[in-house]
Amino acid sequence: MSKVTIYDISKKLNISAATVSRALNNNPKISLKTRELVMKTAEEMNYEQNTLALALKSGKSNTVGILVPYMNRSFFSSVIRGIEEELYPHGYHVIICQTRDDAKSEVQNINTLLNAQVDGIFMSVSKNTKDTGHIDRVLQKGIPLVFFDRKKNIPGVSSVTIDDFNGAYMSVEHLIKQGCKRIAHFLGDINLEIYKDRYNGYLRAMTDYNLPIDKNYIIRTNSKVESGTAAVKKLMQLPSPPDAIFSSSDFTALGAVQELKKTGIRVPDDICISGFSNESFTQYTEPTMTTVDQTPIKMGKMSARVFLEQIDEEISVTIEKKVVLSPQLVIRDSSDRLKKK
Amino acid sequence: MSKVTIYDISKKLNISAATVSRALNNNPKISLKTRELVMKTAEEMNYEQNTLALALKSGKSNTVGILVPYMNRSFFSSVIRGIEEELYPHGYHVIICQTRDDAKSEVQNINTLLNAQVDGIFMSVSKNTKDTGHIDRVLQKGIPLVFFDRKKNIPGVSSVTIDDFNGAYMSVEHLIKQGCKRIAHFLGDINLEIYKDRYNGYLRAMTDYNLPIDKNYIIRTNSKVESGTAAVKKLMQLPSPPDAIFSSSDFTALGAVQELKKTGIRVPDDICISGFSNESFTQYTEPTMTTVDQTPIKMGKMSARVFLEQIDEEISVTIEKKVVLSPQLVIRDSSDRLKKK
DNA sequence: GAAATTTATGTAATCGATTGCACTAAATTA
DNA sequence: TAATTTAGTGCAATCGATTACATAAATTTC
Repeated sequence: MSKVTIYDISKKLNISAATVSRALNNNPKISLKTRELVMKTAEEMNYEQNTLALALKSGKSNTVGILVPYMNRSFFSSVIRGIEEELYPHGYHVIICQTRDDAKSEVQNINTLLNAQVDGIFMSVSKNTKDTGHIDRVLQKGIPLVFFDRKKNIPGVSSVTIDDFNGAYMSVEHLIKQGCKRIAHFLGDINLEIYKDRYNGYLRAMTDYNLPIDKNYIIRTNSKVESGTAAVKKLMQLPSPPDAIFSSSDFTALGAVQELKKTGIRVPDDICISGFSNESFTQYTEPTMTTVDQTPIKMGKMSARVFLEQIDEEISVTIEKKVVLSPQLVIRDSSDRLKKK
Repeated sequence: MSKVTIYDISKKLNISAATVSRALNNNPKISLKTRELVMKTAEEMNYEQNTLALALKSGKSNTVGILVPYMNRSFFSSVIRGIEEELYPHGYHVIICQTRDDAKSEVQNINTLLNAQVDGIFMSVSKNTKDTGHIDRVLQKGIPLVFFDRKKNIPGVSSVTIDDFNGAYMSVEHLIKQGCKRIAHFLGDINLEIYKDRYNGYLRAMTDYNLPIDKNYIIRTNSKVESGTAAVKKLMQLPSPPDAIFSSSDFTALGAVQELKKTGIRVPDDICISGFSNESFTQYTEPTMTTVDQTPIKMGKMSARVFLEQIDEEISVTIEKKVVLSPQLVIRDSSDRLKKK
């Protein structure tokens, strides 16, 4: 039950602990005979390296922290999986924290991670994060930080995102090709770049296709289902309601669909709807929902790689990498008029 | 950037590091004057305790591991939240691992956690876990282990579960009260107790209400959507198809509903359906789905408390606590015939 | 006022692994 | 053969905090 240490091995073999340590680490200075003997004995005695001691000595905890708004969103949980998969072979494990989109909780969680002496932090900032004091503290300590999806523009900090502008553009273009002309947009929190970009993609697609942009068609939402319900109610009261909605979130898109069905408006026949994120429920809804896949696993893997490259640079050159992945439009029934016919 | 240690403080104040340590830990042996001085200086110098050193010295990492099949299921993510909330004030942080219901991955993850020297492990075993060698290793090391939801019966190991039998019973009883008589059951993997219990609850309710049990109505499923689709196809080919399905999983229930809708069979008018777990998508489906809530947050909090009690017992008495929580039936449209009329 | 307590602090070992430096013995070179 | 190199190993410090034990100073007791 009590732990076997290198001292136990050294005593048993009548050699020094230093030799044992070196043998276990395949130090070439140690003779093959000794090395093999040590290895064998360690095996026999069920020796396991004490990671805490190693961590203290090396100053590396071999742990990274991941900060997400909600870990039970398929997007975020997939990113996490990507990070884990990429980092696992390098001996890292992962502490996951949820902010529940609350700036205070974000600060608190960053403190927890710093306190746990993580070797790096991956984060997707929460919606209402304005102050960046906690982020500055991370940087001051020289701890590698990688933003994914939701980033802040901070010099020297790398990020992995998708091309939200293009994702939005493709989505709106698709709606236009379905014959839609009065396309509304559910705008997310513009404190976050991703929503600004999606908004801009929407605007560009509209102007590129010479469609008028009606201010009344642009509704602020907060990526909750109810918010989509409320938004669509507003839209439907307009003298000329839209014939499509490009939502910046799957959740609000869902709320819209639910409300429309309740009032007897048919999707996609009367109005086309598309969401964003490819949440897993989008394939279960009635109708199934068109959305934009953000390639989360790839995003996670890329983030991990950026991190690994960063710690490889012995000299802490503040290299700043901005990786932008391409999103994938996933066309489903909620917008697919052509297939239906 | 370089860390401030107690030695830095001791040098600055010309006192020993021991005194600094004691002062910071509010040791009453230290005079008030010194204590306050140390506190103030530590504050000024931005001292932060090195948790790795503390961990090495104390042998406690203040980290616990949580092992779940899928962290993006609302049930599991809520349990995790419950555990975190309860443990956070005690200074613990949490490492979350996913097994993706794979026994091999479970073993690997347990190794990772042991290697990270966690102070305790919370786990919900994966479906196909037969061998318990990895669990035994945890126990041999004297690391507190708490099963939640999906447990193995191992002497000396505590668990927090819900009364699955009763949850099933309530569900089936509810279906019977809707006027259903030919009630089918989607059986989960009977390697897991929870599914056995749900099955038994189903059987008991049927016999209590003098309803015949038709073997053809009991279908093995694997809690995937497609599995539900396949199962309901089988059922509908029977000479006398069922008028209700009690599914041991929300996912299979969803698959059933989707397939039924496709073939024009109305839910709940022609057939009532109920699931299990209160996954968040169940409130979004069409119709909304009746299910059983497993009070996951409470389950997480209870698990955490069991763990805390366990480590409080200085003497490692192998106290074994079996906490069983009461599930809640959530009645929604997929089974609610009476409301509809 | 000497002895016995109490209070406050310091010394040094400890947790387990790593590693620069020193050292011995063997091997190579001149 | 003497001098030099090289291979293999040990010594001891280090990472940062804790704590049993020792000790010095202050206080109380009789």
